[in-house]
Amino acid sequence: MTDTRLHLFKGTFDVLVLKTLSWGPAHGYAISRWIRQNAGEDLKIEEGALYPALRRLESRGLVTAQWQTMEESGRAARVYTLTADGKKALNSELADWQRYVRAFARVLETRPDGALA
Amino acid sequence: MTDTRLHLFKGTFDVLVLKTLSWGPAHGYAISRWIRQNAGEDLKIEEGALYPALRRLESRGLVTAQWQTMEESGRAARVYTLTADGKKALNSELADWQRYVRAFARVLETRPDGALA
DNA sequence: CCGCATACCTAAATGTCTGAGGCATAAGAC
DNA sequence: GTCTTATGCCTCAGACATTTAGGTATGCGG
Repeated sequence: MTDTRLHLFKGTFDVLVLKTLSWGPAHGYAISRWIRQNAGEDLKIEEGALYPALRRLESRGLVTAQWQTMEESGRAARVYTLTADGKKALNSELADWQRYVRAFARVLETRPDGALA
Repeated sequence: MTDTRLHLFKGTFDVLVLKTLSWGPAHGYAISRWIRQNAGEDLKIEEGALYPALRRLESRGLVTAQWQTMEESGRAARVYTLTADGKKALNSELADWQRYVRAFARVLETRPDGALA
């Protein structure tokens, strides 16, 4: 079984993390598990991308983090929560993503009338 | 009037160029003009990204380039043509892009049943 | 002869991701 | 009792596309 999962296009990952956190606070491992479950065979989610991304979002003030002891597992985990700014950023980045996809589709689908050169 | 055009997500540009060349040979300036016309207000296409991209595609054997004198303008221009490999690459990168967008949509739309963490 | 569109190009800085590693704890199998 | 698996965190070098900010030169209209 070869791994055919796609690499992330750079710059697209943060919105996925923000969206995940919009369902409620979560720690890193849970976030990656959730994205993995839904993106499944198609996206390659590396932890080497996740943790820096969380730091990035934290330093931008879009999420806050605090260490907690998980009730079920009794393990320590760093739980991230979306801030008000984070929600705004999520909305705007979501809109940007859709705009991007639509613009892309337009270029991919529009046929030129005559020659290009 | 502020420029609200979106930066390119890294790795997504080549397929746009390949697609443009699938309509027929073109030189760099014509390619950027074509993409700009269709992406319009939404994508920011910089020449600093275009020419390196063309070099990249050329070195991957996906396009070939030759200097020509344009009939209309009488100006010299480097005209790029899609190769057979380029067509294959276009198809596969197109499929990848669509797969990526769908996977993304899945993550963005799927609601979790319970708590994440 | 000035400005604008055409047409090409370069290079440093930027920033995200890949790939590969590491540490530690809990639960369950054997 | 110890081995494996899943959980949970992390770091860092290297790769690499893009941004930003320049540059050259020609043809044409006024």
